[in-house]
Amino acid sequence: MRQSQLFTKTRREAPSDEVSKNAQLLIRAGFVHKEMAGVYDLLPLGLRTFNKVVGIIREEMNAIGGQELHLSALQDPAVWQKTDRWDDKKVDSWFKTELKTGGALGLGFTHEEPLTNLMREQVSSWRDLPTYPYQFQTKFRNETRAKSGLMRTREFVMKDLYSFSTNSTQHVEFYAKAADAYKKIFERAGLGGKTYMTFASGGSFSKYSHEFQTECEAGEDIIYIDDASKMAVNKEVYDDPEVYKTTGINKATLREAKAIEVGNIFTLGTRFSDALGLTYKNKEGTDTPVFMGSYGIGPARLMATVAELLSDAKGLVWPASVAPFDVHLVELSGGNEDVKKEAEEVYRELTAAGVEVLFDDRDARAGEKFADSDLMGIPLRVVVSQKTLAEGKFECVERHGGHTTHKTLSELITDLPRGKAGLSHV
RNA sequence: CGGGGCGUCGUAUACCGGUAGUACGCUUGCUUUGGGAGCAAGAUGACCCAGUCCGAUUCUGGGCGCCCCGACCA
Repeated sequence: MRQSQLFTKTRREAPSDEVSKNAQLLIRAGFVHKEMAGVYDLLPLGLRTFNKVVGIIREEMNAIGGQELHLSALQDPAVWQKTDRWDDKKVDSWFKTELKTGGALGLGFTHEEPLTNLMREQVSSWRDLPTYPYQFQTKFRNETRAKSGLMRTREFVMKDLYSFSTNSTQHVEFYAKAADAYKKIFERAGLGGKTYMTFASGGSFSKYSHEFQTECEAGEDIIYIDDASKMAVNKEVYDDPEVYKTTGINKATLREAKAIEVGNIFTLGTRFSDALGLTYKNKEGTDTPVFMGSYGIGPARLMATVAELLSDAKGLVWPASVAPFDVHLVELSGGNEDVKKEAEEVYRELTAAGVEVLFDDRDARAGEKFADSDLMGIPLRVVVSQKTLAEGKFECVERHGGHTTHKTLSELITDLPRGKAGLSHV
């Protein structure tokens, strides 16, 4: 991609109404646009990073047997009435609308109901279980207060996987696998070192659930971290003695921290299968309710968490795994035709080698190009200038840490991670 | 939903009961070219509706919107 044709330009200052660091940086660098409170658009750069995050999650979900599908956002009230979640007094975050022909419709804030309902057509025997459908799908939540930039929005894409198992034993086995997959996702996205599997309240479904909480000052949650086991306890269950009996965590050694909930996994049990009549015939021929779980991650929140945590005074710092491009090729020709030609050649060669390159071919001064490059946070900057032309090697600067080397084109191509390494660097 | 704050070119800000200035960005030209250049010439703005007033961007009321704190977050 040529930066001269890039959809967005960077800006020096963030809008005054935007206080959170994640939104300030993402807006300044041209990754997102704010549509209204709690509603953000993904612009080309932001969409690239978003898609990288989605790609990581998809790989890990597929690896544990997930099957991707896509359900509608439009929700039939009848199904929700069966689980008693249609009433605004029971669920206050509904966006509701109506059909021209009459009749109410909801915009989904989650998908347990329609999916469980749909599974009745797919599941009839113990042989059909377990099964793990998931999707990346838009959720609508009528939050009374959107806040913290992209952290809490009214419309967002969620990866939601639902597990359908024969019984609690089979469920627990998968639940552990899902937890491992989640750990891998956050490691690959660069948040591994600061993300803790956290014991939390199970809400209305079960006694406990697990959240994946990334330690961060900008977080909304308070957790208590056990550094030895890399586990944590959410404040909401901190005073429950049973938590410590179950987990073996020593309450006395915990340290308090603010954190962002980047993922959660729930045991749902038979609450939805009971209400909606999702059963299977077991080996004895008896109708048995399906045992369920749900597993959520918001890719945009994950992206915002990375922006919040892995940035510095100059701007964003993306891990290679989620960066919008692998290389930021910066041409400092100052109008010199030889340098321009050389930069074009490098752009061609890198692209041909499968490297994703943002090529700053703009007629701008060095200072502006470097400042923009720092702001956007692409992991590796490759500079082509009269200096590098004379040397026969290109200047390569790592965005994280600023380590600088000089390499020939072939050395450069050989050494590039090409977005696949995904090493955690927190 | 309770409390507080705020709405001025694309962005950030200033001033004012007599129709608005600056910086960045944008357009044109010349110079400049390794860390957000210089000069010159331009274009672009008062959230909406009422009221008071000779006159409202400014004051009053209402609406809408945005931010922050709290509550909520299945």
